[in-house]
Amino acid sequence: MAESMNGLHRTHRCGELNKTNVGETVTIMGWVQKKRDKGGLIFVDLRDRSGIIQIVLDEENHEKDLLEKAASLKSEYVVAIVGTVNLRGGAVNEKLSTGDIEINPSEIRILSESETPPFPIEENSKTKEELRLKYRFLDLRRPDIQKNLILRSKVATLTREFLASEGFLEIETPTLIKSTPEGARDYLVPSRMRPGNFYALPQSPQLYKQLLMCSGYDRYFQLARCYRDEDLRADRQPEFTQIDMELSFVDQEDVMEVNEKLLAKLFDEILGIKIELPIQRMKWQEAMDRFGSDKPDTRFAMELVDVGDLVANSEFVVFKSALSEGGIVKAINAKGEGNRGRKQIDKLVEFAKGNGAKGLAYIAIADDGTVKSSFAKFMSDEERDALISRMDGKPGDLLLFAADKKNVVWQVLGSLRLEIANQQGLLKPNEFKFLWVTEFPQFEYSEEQERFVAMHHPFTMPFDEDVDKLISDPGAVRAKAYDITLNGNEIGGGSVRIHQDDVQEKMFEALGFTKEQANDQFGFLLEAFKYGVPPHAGLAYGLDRLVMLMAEATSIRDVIAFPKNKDAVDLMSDAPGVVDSKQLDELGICTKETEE
RNA sequence: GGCCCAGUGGCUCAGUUGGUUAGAGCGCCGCCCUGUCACGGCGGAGGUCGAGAGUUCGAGUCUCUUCUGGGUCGCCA
Repeated sequence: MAESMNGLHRTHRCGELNKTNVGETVTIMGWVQKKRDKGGLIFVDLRDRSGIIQIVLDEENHEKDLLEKAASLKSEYVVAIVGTVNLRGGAVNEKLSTGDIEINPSEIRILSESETPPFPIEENSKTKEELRLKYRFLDLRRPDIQKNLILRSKVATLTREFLASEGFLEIETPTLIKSTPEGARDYLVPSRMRPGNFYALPQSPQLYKQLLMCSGYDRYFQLARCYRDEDLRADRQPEFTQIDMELSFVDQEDVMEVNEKLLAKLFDEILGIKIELPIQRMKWQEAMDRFGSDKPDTRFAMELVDVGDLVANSEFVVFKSALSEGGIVKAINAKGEGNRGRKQIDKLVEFAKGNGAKGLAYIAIADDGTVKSSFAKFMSDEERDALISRMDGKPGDLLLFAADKKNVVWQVLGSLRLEIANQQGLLKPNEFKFLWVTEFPQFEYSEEQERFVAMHHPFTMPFDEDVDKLISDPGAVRAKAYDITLNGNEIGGGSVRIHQDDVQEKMFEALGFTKEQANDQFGFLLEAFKYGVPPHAGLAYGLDRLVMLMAEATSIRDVIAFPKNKDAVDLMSDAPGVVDSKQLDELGICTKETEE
């Protein structure tokens, strides 16, 4: 029994009305948030994406038919209201932006009825995410998700405006491209025209944007959808959006400068937050040494301190053997945690083990100065006091020591400092600390592949003075790569690219590519490099992650309209799903059952 | 692939050492109510505790398996 909206035109959104509209006749349309039926007096809250406004009817001023119609309204009915805006006769609602006005309706049309929704449509939902994702179309009605998507839209719009004003061209690149096995797993798309052949969905527009530089489009950007077939996290989705850009005739400084201006504009105009420029910079090595992470959260200290020299001669085998095997011993001082009981410390030890530690040594200093240590019997008081002094240990402090290969120590203490800071409430989402991390290593050694692999990608320019070490000492080569981090999250990364074919050839050689392999995968780029390449550099942001942080959301899913769950399944549409055997035949594809 | 957490009416949760008809708030349904806005009052319906197996005289509660969801390590150039 839905009614037509014929003849009606919406004049305002609910939340757009205010005192200046008093006396006007308006037409509003939206969803019934709540009805409060007092008998002879009925209130209806009408909601759209702008907010909520109250409709009021009573027996003195309204026909019986209209009252009955209002009384029949239920949650989530879609209605059109024609009425006049009045100042509230009764109490003003301070919590509502429209709390001092209300609508006196002359007409109510029920445009659509609704079943009772499976969960309440309200802010700060406590509903399990599983259900919210299954009914995403209802979840998206909630004001906090709407606020996030509106914020996201503003970020996209402002980014376009800003980059256009800086001379960037928005150019789209293909999403059916050639698969390249380097890096993340590709999502593959079978070709019907060439059975047995596959496209890949892009992990990023990397090669295409470099080709655009070769072609003279000297400042390019794109809001590019990207795909990676890897396991998910709270801040990782299989498809995500990059703000991708590339610039010609520039070096690292130019890229950083324009991006600092972009970030400053976004945070100022959207959040009203002034970012102090220039943004702080830190070399990768320093970030690892001090924070155990290449994306340090600098909202708090608790830095890693090397104590290897103090324990080199101790009797504690754990420390000694780690050092003798080329490892390191480092510690953090968890201020104010020294009174933790054994169980509470054990929890931290378990946490450390979960991050790859074999164990975690500690010195706990109680408020009264009593010192407890897990390795007291292996160490003289002098050695212990030297450690406390190095760590600036005061009563009430807990010193945590990790000894292992440096990668393990970084991971263990880096994650431990975040865990403790989180427990102490130091990770304030409304405090924004940016940091550039620079001078990444060009390569990292892959245990799995038993070779060096590119830390960034194979087109990243090495430091000029390191080029001759590409083959002889790849582990020592630094790359002109840079990440922009925010509160311990990598929100973007980029690099100066190689534009000389001899350097590029050396790079492939260092990565163990034969000429044939390089040509097979990247031939079109190498070919392009023969015809005049401008020096170029670029950067790409994870838009979802950036918006997540701006929105102070804890999951990337809260800023994506239709996200997938952690197994890359869309709980609403149930994708991915099996397809018709006819479709597979056409593509020349057989699937095989995998046995358990 | 590993580890951790959760799964009890539509929603969010409680359920003591395993012990008779499994509770609450919200929502829903009915009646009443002229200034509510977390409206109020009275009444009502609704679950066999994710699934399976086991231990036991007896399992929401213990054990195992499994499914679903979340977090995380590996992975993510």
